Amino acid sequence: MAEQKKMVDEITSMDVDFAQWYTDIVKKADLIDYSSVKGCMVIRPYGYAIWENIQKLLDSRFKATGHENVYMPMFIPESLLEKEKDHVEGFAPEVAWVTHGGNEKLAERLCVRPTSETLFCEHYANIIQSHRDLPKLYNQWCSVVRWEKTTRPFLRSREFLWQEGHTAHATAQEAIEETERMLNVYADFCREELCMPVVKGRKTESDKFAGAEATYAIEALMHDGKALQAGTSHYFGDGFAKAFNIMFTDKDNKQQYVHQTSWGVTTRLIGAVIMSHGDDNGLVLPPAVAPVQIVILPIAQHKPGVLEKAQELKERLSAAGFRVKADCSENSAGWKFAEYEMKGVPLRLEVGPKDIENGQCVLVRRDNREKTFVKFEELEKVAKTLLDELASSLYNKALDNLEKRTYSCTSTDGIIKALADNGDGFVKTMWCGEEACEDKVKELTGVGSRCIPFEQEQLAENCVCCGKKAKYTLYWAKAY
RNA sequence: CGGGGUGUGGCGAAGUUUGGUAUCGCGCUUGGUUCGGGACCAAGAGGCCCCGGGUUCGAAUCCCGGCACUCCGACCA
Repeated sequence: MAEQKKMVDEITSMDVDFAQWYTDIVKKADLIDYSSVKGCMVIRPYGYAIWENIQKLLDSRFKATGHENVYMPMFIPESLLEKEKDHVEGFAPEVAWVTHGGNEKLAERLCVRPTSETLFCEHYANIIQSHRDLPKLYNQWCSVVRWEKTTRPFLRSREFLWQEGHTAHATAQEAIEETERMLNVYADFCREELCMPVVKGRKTESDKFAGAEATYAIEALMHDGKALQAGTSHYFGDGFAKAFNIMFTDKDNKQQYVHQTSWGVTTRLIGAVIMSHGDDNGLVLPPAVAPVQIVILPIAQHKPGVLEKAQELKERLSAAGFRVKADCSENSAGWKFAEYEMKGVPLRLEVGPKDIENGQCVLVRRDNREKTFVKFEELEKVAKTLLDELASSLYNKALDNLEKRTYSCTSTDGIIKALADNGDGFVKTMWCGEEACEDKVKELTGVGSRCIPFEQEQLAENCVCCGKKAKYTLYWAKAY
């Protein structure tokens, strides 16, 4: 690996202050700007382009699994929100209310959607009559509002962009399969496109979605050893169906309640990418979602033929399907190097007079700064190879971080010691299933339960906390 | 929601203790020389000192109230 010398002194080093490093990156890579409302951010073109790529890739996975996009209203009447008791209790503390239209006070106040279960339920009750109407596999891309107390760009904002899938099925079995299917879609997307390994599992009772029978989640581990929930998928059983009276006539002419699911990912994924792959020089973007995959930098661009060559290479790479940009501005070469490293562009192409003489150019990988001299005729092929190698290298590095920072413990003292010796990370232990132990471990060690992983292991006989017979393997971590 | 820190041209800061003409670096504009790791010279432009009250002959500076950002906790995608 080429020497990783720090060229940009405007970014706080990760090791000095991880939180500040994160904030520096979102600002200096031009991802966001702050607005005058707390917790509401301007997503700038470069940041939004990442989201558009995420949308495109996920949307095609949703379509491939039979889902259709719809759009629901952004306002929910209070009476509608209140129909499902657990649901309203879960969300009430963080909803924003509209009380006036113009100067008139509204007869009933309207909540700005924090999530759209109730709207989908109301609609499903209207349009589902027969088993022939099922399943309903809907998704919507929109923003939602949750009046958070503590906010951070991408990780926790008061308004955020997301997608929410809402499905209705004839049987519990089908709905459970859907819940699992979509969790897997998320996990595959994270692995294959974001180069980010995740732990799949079920949330504990205390941590599950308001109104759900079961909540599943994918948990990723950031570079500082903190966990980030990257996506969730909920199984509702027929609880919402009963609250909203969503019924269909089955083949035997009997009235049945539907079984439902919902699932979502948010712009938080951008935060996850930053904290999984970024380094002290800035962002490092996985090629699949990078707005610019290859940036072409002409060297000594006033010399005859250089700009023309840069333009020619740009056209060739575009034609080959790469997202490519040529920066022919008057900024110095060194400035451009630093700029595009800050922005996480996966590959940099340098082309100067000496290269042109030799019929070649230079490709430099963002993650390790490795240089490859490439004959012009082999450019497309080598660029493809290097992007693929970079992607798998990002994944392997993130996986290595996750594995190195996953500690198996059998006592709360063991947890404290593991974290103190090795730094934050996932802790896996056995657990009796009682909420009291969840709370106590959090109080004693500082880590909270993340999920009951699908891959259960027999690490010990007894609960890490109370010592009673254990039921589950459980992942714990400090979390965002 | 509790505790700390911050708010001064686009960005980063000095000035605030002890009230008295608004400072510096970077960036920006124009012209020229440069360009393989954040180039250089010259000439310019750019400020409700976060907002609202108050004290004062006079407030970036003192007092009261608010807002935002940020960090550390508690709660949550």
